Amino acid sequence: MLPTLRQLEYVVAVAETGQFVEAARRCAVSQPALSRQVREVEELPGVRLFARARPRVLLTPVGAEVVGRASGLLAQARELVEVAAASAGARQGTVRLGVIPTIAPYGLPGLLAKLRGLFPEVGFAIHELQTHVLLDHLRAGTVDLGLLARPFDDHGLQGRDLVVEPFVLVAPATHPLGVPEAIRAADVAGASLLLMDDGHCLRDQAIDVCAVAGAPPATLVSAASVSTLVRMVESGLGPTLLPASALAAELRPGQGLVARSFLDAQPGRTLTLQWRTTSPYGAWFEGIGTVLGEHYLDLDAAMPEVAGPRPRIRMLEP
Amino acid sequence: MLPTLRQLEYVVAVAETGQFVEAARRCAVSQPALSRQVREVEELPGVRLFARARPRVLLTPVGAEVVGRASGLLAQARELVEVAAASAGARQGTVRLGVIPTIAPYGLPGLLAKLRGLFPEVGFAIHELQTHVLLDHLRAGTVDLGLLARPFDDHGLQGRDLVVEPFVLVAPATHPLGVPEAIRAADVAGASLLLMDDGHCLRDQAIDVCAVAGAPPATLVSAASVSTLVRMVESGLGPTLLPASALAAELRPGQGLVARSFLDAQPGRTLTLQWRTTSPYGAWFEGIGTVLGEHYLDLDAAMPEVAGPRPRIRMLEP
DNA sequence: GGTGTCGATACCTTGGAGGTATGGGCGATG
DNA sequence: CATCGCCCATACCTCCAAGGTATCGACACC
Repeated sequence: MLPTLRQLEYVVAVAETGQFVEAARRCAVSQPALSRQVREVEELPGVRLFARARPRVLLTPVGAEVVGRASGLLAQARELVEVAAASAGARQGTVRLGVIPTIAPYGLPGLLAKLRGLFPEVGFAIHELQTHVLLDHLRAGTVDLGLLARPFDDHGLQGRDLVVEPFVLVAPATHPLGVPEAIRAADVAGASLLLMDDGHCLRDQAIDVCAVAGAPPATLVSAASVSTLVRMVESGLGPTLLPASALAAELRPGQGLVARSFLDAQPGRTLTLQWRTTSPYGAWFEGIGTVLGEHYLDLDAAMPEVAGPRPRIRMLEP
Repeated sequence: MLPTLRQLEYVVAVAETGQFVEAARRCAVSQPALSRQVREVEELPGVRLFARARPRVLLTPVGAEVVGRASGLLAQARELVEVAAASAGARQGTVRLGVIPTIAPYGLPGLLAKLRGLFPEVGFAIHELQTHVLLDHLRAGTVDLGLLARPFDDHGLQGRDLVVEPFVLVAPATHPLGVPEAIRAADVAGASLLLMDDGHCLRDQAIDVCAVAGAPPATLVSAASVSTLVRMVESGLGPTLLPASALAAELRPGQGLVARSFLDAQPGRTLTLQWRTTSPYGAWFEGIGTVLGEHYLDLDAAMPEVAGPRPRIRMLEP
């Protein structure tokens, strides 16, 4: 179906030397062997490539066309092995992975172990950055790969949406919203939720959930990390929304906290892995996305019990 | 030294399916056979292309790079055989060959026979055109290949200089220059040579020969073809310069003509084969140039006796 | 814990690529 | 004009490497 690269080498050699014997010498094979391979290349499409014009052979028009393409192919093939050999053995570079702070503490630890196992020759550097900073670094090329939550401005980037993780309401047991009763998104409208500091996308997402029902939450205090946020809830300052992947790490028994999932269309956020459209490692990053997606299945399985329907971290198909 | 195209197919199939078994099915080989070939591609440069991550295999960074290049190679290879197969059997197009009038009657007949023998599947259309018209057609693409004499403006063209053919003085036996005596270029300076019509490069070349010695020839009559020119010389109107390749056809015994070569640095003209730099058939045209050069060796051998040193049509190396 | 799937390994088989010997055609040479 | 020599094609043989079958080990899912 396809000619061999070696056969193409023979054809090019004949074209360049104008002789079968000389070409055979150059290719370090016997002349009959070369003749036979050349003939096969001619027979495959049923075309004469060479005009046997003593005392030399000349190219036919198709021959010229084929030889031109063939030498291009050979050059690219040689480049391929060269590029591959260049990155043999040695460290195959370091990938700078940017992660937003509301994902990093929960998504990363297990993931990095998996990645190191799969790609031992690659280094991974982690940068914890807020969404807009992460996007700047991604576009500037100081970060290669970004793990963040939608929505964001994705021009110049491409990637793969991994999972939708639902939000879970976390409230002090003493809080009105803490009473064990079914809740809906509308129930948190106007509630005085504790929020992340300005600049964290989780803050905007929480506000969004409330805004859906009309009223943005009025709040006075804010936290710089999810962990702090939970401590504040623990202190009875008010309820908050947590992404499901944070529950296992942040909820401990005997904290006086109630976690409750939503009954209706569960609010949630989409986590996505992004890279520059121009990145040469797109195909590889796709694979990392797959690993990440599976990693979130593990996180889903490790999720603690909450009141209401069990929140599901839902995989998205590529 | 180089991977097989088939091996690259296997690698690409594994990358696309993410499975060895599925890839083997797609390639219509057994799974162990495919595994082995993939391993060889990995061993050649000493690189891991795939991370065996159950339940699928993932690309490594080098793997992604290699697979990208490999699929490009495969696409080009398929295109190569497709292009070749498309021009199989059927007529492989027609080459429009432009020739200047002072070459055509002498250079062409034998050449066409040779070309038809070498390239039976190609048609040759001949266009007899003066240099400047020929150049216009060449650049416009209405002529593919031009056979002409230097000098000319060759921008946008490339080609191969074939031969230098000397000029020979042809004079009536009764003419002063017809006396059997050694002549030099200086002897024709100021001579009243018969010339071709304006527009024929042979006219300019003859004038050049005279101008070298200082004085352009003063002449009153001119001819539209070399044949007419010789008839005029025969009528005693004066001498002229002929290119050596025309002698065999134009000089017959008993015409009362004397042909005489030059003693010193023989004046002559360089014949060249030209085509557009953008032509995809450059490599083929080179071959046609070779055939043409050899054809001129035949013409040289067929040259009749002339007074003075035997004029030599001299081959130029490519 | 049984079962199924996937990739790796071991061993055998065979087709095709390569080598040697030889033939035919053309050009060069004396 | 006969001979030689060069170049490409053909014929036949050899052998390696690509492919197939059988099997194993690992992991996932019942």
